Amino acid sequence: MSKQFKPTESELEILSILWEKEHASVREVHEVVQLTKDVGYTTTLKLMQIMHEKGLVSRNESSKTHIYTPLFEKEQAQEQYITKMIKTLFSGNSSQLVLQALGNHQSSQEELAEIKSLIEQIEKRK
Amino acid sequence: MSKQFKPTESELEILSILWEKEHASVREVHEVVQLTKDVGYTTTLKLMQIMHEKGLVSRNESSKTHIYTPLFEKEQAQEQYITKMIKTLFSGNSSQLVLQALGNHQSSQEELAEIKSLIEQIEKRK
DNA sequence: ATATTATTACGATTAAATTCGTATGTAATT
DNA sequence: AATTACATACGAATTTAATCGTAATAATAT
Repeated sequence: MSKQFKPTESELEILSILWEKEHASVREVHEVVQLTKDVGYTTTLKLMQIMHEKGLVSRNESSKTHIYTPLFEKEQAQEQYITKMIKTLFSGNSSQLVLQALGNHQSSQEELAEIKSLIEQIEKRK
Repeated sequence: MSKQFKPTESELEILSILWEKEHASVREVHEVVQLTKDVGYTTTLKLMQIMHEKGLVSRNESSKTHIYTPLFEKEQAQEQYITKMIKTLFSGNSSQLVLQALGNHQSSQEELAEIKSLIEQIEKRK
């Protein structure tokens, strides 16, 4: 199993921005952060420095403006959080999570078809 | 929209125990907490007292041993966390969450059938 | 009645996370 | 060359969360 990582709330927010952009400077991240939170630039800077110390991100220091890159796959975070959520909020029942996500959140025709096809594949395998 | 609530990690753990049991004393909750964490009884007590102050739970004080009851529906918490997860970890794409949950977590034949039937219902509605 | 046990109340401490100010350096502009 | 703008480093303060010890009180057992 791959190493666990447990970013804090703020760290996860920054990571999600980095996943989106692949890599980014503090300034770029901060601009996105500011859309939802009212914090100073040095706060974002400090957080990203701490994330670097913790090994959550790498950074390229070749130019004055450092460029940060996430060191964990988004997929790993997704899996970790899904697992935890199923456990603590769905009493271990993953299909309940699926039903609720499908019921309350829009998906396109194509996406629905894709999900159906995955289900049929799983059913065949049994 | 119903009021947001943002329990901490430990509070969510306690809430999930209360949802399971409907209502419970500190002792009962603590016994479950102890299965996974090694903390003292008064820690659990204090947490539940704080949750009471915050309005996360109500308590019946008619007997010496107080009985705590969650004041938020499990469903509300589920929905809130799903929404947040889709946003921060799945770039707003709910079907990705569904695919991943289905792919990595077991479901029974019946559950799969139920999911398929929900999808077909949604498709018909379009 | 006394001792033991279980419970709450609550202050205090510790730990973790977040925030920010200031210093310093480098690049760009005037 | 001087000024302005922008970047990092870093210590420190603040805030929030978690933990626990001790005292007080009530119930139960001896």
